[in-house]
Formats: sequence, structure tokens, C-alpha cells
Amino acid sequence: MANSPTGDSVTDRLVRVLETFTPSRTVQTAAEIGRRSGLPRSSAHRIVGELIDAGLLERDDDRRIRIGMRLWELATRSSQALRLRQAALPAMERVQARIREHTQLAVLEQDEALFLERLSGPTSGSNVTRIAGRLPLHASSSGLVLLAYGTRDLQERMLAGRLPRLTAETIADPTALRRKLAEVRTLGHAVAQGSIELVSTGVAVPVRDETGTVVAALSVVLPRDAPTAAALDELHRGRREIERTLGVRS
Amino acid sequence: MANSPTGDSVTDRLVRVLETFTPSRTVQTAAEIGRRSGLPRSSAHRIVGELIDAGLLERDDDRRIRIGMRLWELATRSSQALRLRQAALPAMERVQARIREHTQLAVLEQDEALFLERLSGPTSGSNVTRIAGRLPLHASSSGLVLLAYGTRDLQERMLAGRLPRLTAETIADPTALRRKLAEVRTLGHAVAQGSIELVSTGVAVPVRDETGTVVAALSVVLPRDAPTAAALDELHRGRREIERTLGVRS
DNA sequence: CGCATCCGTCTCATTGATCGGGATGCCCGT
DNA sequence: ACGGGCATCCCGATCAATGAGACGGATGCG
Repeated sequence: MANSPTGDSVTDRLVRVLETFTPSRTVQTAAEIGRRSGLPRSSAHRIVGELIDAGLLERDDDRRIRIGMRLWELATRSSQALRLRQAALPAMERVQARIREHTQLAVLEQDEALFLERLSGPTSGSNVTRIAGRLPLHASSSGLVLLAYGTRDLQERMLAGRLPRLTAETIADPTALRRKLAEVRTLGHAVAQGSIELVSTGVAVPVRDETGTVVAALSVVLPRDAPTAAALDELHRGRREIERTLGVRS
Repeated sequence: MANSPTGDSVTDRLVRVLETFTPSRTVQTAAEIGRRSGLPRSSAHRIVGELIDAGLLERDDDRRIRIGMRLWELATRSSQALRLRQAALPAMERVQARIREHTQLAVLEQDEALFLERLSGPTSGSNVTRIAGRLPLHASSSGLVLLAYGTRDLQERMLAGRLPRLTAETIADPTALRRKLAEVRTLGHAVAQGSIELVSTGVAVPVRDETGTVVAALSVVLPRDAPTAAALDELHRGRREIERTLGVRS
């Protein structure tokens, strides 16, 4: 049921076409789409045309194709991503205003951390994370939180799989990761120093919904050797504010 | 080429399925989707299944269907909606912090104003506008700005069509609307008093990109009889900040 | 200037995926 | 016990989707 080995159906094709768009390649010609999606030229043209008729894609002034705002509208209108983001935004603004570094909200999606929102102040530095971007669970503070409070099943799967190393300090050893997850659960937060970029440290706390399930991770990115105490304090304040908005009575 | 009167193709069906989701109905059963989209039960089931396999929809714990985060991710990653929103967010936060009322960013989409973002402070009142929501061009201050600086073609089309009346004060007369648009162009901003709700007044200014084209409207919603001078001042400050981020040299 | 690419558009015969009616079984409320 | 609503599975007919190919225009290179 999960997957059909055929990998071919009109729906699959449409998705493959949509997936050829990336944050770096936001506009492309129909032929490029065909090549990247492995579709014959003429088929790609036809499918792109249909998607344009449907309003999911748009044709640029100069024939190039881009994702239509209608698709963004459809997706944003009714995903719980929006609800979470809305509930969290005021608290995130407050955290950002006090800490003045990147403030992020991430959820679990297909065994990775998906970032719903990121606020960056004028003083904040680089930006590996982007909105609607992803990071591996074992390599980011947000991911560690989501993993530590995730299902046993998820944890086993991650511990059994490959743990790619982004920097020399990424936790790439299953035993070390298992120990780290236990630590996260004990402390109630995750600190990831240099696991993505050597120059920065991520700090993340779990956010729960009214059923007590961890639904997101709230995090900030600090310079590598900055003290984490103040950030943790703000993060927990923010977490409580978000949870209150979500209807958690404490 | 533009439209096929048939209105039937796999793509059309998929879109119709996606469109059955609304801000109020974010989860539904497959049968409901079938009914709302006018598709036979079994067809609806099959299509929903394919969309779930593709990751665009998700199945709830209890068999119900909802929009998948993957769709939000795809759409958000690479639409210019994101780029605009990103460029505008810091400025919007500043405006919101000073005025303490709803602060909104809207773009033109299919002859309506589509709201990309809305920030609401603790003191702000009701919320007719929602993110990814729409309002008619002639009835909102944002819409009036987008229309006044839109193409001649768009203006003719709107003036020729029906102008539904949301309140007693909505501009529903073509001649009055034409005069209002000229006024907006002269002043460089739009004030819409009571055109959506009698108790509130919208104030909006145009935002231009590096080519000088108006790409968005920045607006706030004030209590009906509040003075607009301070808000206008902040809006123009915010507008300049956004335009600078977009690369407009002034 | 001529050649080589790359693009978009169009046609058309073939085929295999899509379609939808219907049967089955489950769950839930009455 | 019963009826309604739902998800799931099946299957033959059909027809829209498919993709190879040809054509013309735009662009770039030597």
C-alpha cells in the first residue's frame, strides 16, 4: 500500500514536476522541467500547460514557469502548519526581540525537521535554515528535540539508518546519539554545538499541544560559545506562551 | 488555448479535490471530498489515495483527510509570495509595534486581493482578514491600492463587472469607484472607511519593486474614527524599508 | 554569414491507465 | 437487530493521456 514500485501515475508525474522547483531554482523553462523530472519534452509541455490552466503554475513574462500563488494559497489556507505558525508567531517575536538571534519553529515531517518559520534580527548572522527548509533530525537542536520526544519507532529507524555528518562535531554514532536523546529528555531541552556549522550553537525546547504530544520545537541559533542560560529562559517562556495559545492548561 | 470548456482532465480533478479544503473545513472524509468535488465515490477514493501516496495529502489518525505539510512546503519553498513576505516581515513588525493594530500585506491575484501576511497585536480587534485569504479589490483599502496602480485592462474589467456591496458604505458605483481610484493615485495611498466592516477603517500604501511596478499593498486596520495621519506615516516608513530590501534605490 | 542548439508548438496513431458502477465488510448510532 | 455511512476492492470498456517526431523561430558561436 505504502508505495507502488511503478512510480508512475498522473499524480506522480504532477508531483515530480512540482518537485523540480527548489529554493534556488524558482523559475525554469518547460524543457528544463522535463529534463529534471525525467519526462519526455512534449509530455512535460502538456503537463505544465495543464497545471497552468489549473492555476498551480504561472507563466513568466518571458515564457518561464514558476510556482503560482494559487498553490501557496491552497496549501496555506488549510494546513495545520498555518495554525501552529499563527499560534507561535507572537511568542517567537518576543523571543527574537530579547535574544536578537535567529528564532525558529520546526516540526517533524518525513523523518526530518521541517522549519515552519524563522525570524531573523538585524544582528543575526548566517542563515543555513530557511522557511520551508529541512534539516536532518540528528544534526540540529530542533531535530534532536523532535526525535527525543518522537515515537519509539522513529527513534529505532533513525538509529538504525545512516547518520550523515555535516561537520566534525555532528553526532554520527548511534550510541552517542542514543545517549544524547536520553540527555535531552532529562534536561527538557537540546543544545547542539557545532553540529551544523562549527561557528554556531542551536538551542531548542519542545512545544506540546493540548494532548501532551510534542508537536514542534522552538529554537534559537547562538554564536558558538555564547552562554545558553538566558536563551533557554526565553525559550521556555515562549514555549509556555505558545502552549497556552494552543489550549494547554498548565 | 486559455481555457477548455470541458473542465475535465486529471489535473482539473486534482485541483478540484484540493479546493474542497477550506479554512473552515481542514479535515474531511474521502466521501465528503467526493461529494464536494462532484466526483463519484470510488474515483474520489482513488484520487485521494494517489495524492496521499504522493504526500500532498495526509491521512488523519481516524481516517480523515487533511492537506499535507509537504504541499505547504512545496508551495512555500519557491513562490515569490515567500520572497515578498520575507522582505516585508521586519518592516511589518515595526509598523505593528508602533500602531498596534492589524498590519497586512496583500498582492493582486486573479482580480482579488490575496493577503500574504497579517500581524495582529494583543489590542487589535476582529479579524475579517486571514492569511491566504481574499477580499474584493473595490472593497478593501489594499484592494483599492492594487487596483489603482494595476493595469488599465484590470481597471476596465473591474469597472465593467459587478461590484458587490459588503456594507452600506462599500463603493459599489462604477463612477464613484473611478473617482476613488484617481484620488488614490493622487494621494499615493488609500483610505477605506467602513467598506468591509462599518466599525473599521483600512489604510493602505503601494509597495514597488526595483522596476517601479506596484507589487503589493501594505495596510493597517484602524478603528473607524481613528486619525490616519500617524498610521500613514508609519506605513510609508515601512514601505520604504521594504522597497529598500527589494533593491529599490531611492 | 552559416551552423549548431535549444526552445516552444503541433500532429497523430497507439495504448494502457483511468474510470465508475457495483459488491463487500466495517463501524456507529438508534 | 437494523439501517446508514464509510472505506475498500474488483474489473471490463473506454478514451484521454502518451510520446515520437517534424517544424519554425530565437539565440549563440566560430
